[in-house]
Amino acid sequence: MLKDFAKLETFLIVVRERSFSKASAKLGISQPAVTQQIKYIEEYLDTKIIERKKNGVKLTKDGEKLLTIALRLERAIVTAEKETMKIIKKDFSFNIGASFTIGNYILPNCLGNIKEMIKNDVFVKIDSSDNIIEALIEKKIDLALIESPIFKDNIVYREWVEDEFVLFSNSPLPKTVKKEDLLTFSWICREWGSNTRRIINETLDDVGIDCTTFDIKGVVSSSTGVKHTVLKSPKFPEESPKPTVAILSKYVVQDDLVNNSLHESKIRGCKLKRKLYLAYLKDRKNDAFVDTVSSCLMCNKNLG
DNA sequence: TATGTATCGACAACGGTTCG
DNA sequence: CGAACCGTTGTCGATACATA
Repeated sequence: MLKDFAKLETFLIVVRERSFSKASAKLGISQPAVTQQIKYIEEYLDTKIIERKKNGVKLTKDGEKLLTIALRLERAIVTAEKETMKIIKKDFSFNIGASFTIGNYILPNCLGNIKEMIKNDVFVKIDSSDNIIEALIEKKIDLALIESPIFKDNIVYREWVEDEFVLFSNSPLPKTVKKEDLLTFSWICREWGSNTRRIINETLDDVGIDCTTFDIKGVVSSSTGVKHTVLKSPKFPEESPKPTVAILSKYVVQDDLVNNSLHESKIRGCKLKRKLYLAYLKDRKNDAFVDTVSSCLMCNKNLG
């Protein structure tokens, strides 16, 4: 069983995600498949390794023991993978397709790692999620990083990282604001039809906030454009009677929040979250480069 | 009672092996 | 070589079960 690391990898993801179904989304396989693999391990070891509990899963004593073994194996495999990549002398450039926010704000943090890992150049093509998936099907790119899965056969979608939208302004805001306060701001928005605008609208709608009643000062068709518009707007209270605000991915504004050129506020009782996805063609899941880059991205380090 | 989650069973796709 | 077979691994739909 140890020779077949796939099952132990599933076990590790279940432990990390504390859930069978979340693990299945991370792995890009169905939830019954995860159950089967864990069951296989339990039958093989003739012992229960995971307690299925109400709020997530918990390891048994034997499960803990298996975990330390699996972690040790995982580390060994990662270093072995690095070494085996050196054998492949193929000289080419690996093409990643990414949607705007990912390509501009998240990927730069891990590109170096990926290049180092596969010993080759990496090109990033930035476009809308739809066009990225199109390019993936046409084999113009090797891997896609997108904001929402556009379900197609022969493509594996894996939940990659969780993103959160944050409310921010170029003037200081209270730590938290109430829903009603949103009507007292001047807004800069993405255009209708953008993924960002859609998610924000839907989420706010769910908690009873109608975005169409906002005082919208500007509509800008890119995250970067929205951010810069807010940065350059008149400041509250000196230059404007209302603070100018926008909602964007935390990855877009994190640097500006740290250096205080922008200020964040939380909306009480409202979490604006979304999942970002990694996708590749099913028949390329055994490609050394697709496989290595995916695991490099999935291990989720250096995302800033 | 509605919802989320784990499990079961039937079945399909795929890869490897065997054999003519 | 290719047809037949077999094991593995996955999907889907149904169901059981616990929890809010």
